[in-house]
Amino acid sequence: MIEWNAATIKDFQHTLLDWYDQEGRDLPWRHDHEPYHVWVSEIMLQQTQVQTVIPYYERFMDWFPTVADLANAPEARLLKAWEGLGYYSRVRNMQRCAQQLLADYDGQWPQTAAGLEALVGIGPYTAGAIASIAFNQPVPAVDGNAYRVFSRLLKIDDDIAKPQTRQVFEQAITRIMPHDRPGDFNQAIMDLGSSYMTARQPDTAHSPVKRFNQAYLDGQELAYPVKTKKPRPKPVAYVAVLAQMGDQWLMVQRPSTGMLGNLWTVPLIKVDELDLEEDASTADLLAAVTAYFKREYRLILTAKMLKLRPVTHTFTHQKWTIQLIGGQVQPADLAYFAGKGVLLAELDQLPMPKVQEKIFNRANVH
DNA sequence: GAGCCGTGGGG
DNA sequence: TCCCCAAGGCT
Repeated sequence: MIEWNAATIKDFQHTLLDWYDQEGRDLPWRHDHEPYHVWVSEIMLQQTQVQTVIPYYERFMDWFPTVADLANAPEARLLKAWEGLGYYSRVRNMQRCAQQLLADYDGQWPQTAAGLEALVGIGPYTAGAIASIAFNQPVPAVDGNAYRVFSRLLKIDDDIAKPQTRQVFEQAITRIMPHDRPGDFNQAIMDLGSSYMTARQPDTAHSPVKRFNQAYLDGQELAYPVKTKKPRPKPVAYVAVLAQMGDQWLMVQRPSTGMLGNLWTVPLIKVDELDLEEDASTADLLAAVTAYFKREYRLILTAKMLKLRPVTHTFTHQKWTIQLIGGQVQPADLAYFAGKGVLLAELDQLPMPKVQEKIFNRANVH
């Protein structure tokens, strides 16, 4: 068994940081330690891979170079910058945080993890990352990489799906991390976790820290980390109504709470909410959709079933199957309609989720 | 504490 | 097709 005494810890720190100095990745947000840059990158990287984030980060810095630019941006522009990244509340919380910084903090970032965690959208991981990288505070940044790396090194078998496990890792990492280069240490762990110490196919034989990896030395690497699995996505049936009013498409904005908050789609109706009988026919479905339009929007819809394969889209815990309906509405007063008519050429100005892109593609709307 | 909240990639 | 994973936070 590896004994993590003071000498081992020093050895590990130097081995890891020497490797990081040689092999650490050159990423756009590592060009300086500006808290704004660190913050934006960390929020984007939540549950999202580096290669996905890079182009989004570059464009975001182009559009919103400072905290003030972000605080004052129109929300549609903000969501457009985030379109396709997912977890859209992240960017709305970022704007709230930016406004909070300007209003209540005189534009000055708190420099401690506890102070940062008080801000909207910044949890324990992101607070640790910003505090260590931007402000040189010796605090851990416990993300999926840190869980994986240290569970293997130290053979910690607490379930990382449980919130209470975080403190076990925070204590262990706090004891091991150096006080002179905490930000580099935390980032080195992330680079390690995404290269040699991946979840599925680790290459520990070539890892710079393999001699510190107790799970590897015991041939039990793939048993770590211990994590209970999540339930499968629940199937949900929808109809999407591709309705034209003259040369405009009817688009609705989703509510600010819940899935895909404030993004735009064609009217999406949960089939459950149409109160259909079990043996309902296609005609029954179309009649129910027409009634829905009249009731909810005060619009007269002429609907027809589109002979297209349903669109399927899987979210973290819902799997949508979406039957497509085409139709036209009579030119009308849209006062009761929770959306607007949009010309085809203007559609790309609305922030839309991926599922909407799939719907338009299936219906050949371009 | 458990459920909610997106998307892309790999096996 | 399905499952799991990827720099989590909020309620």
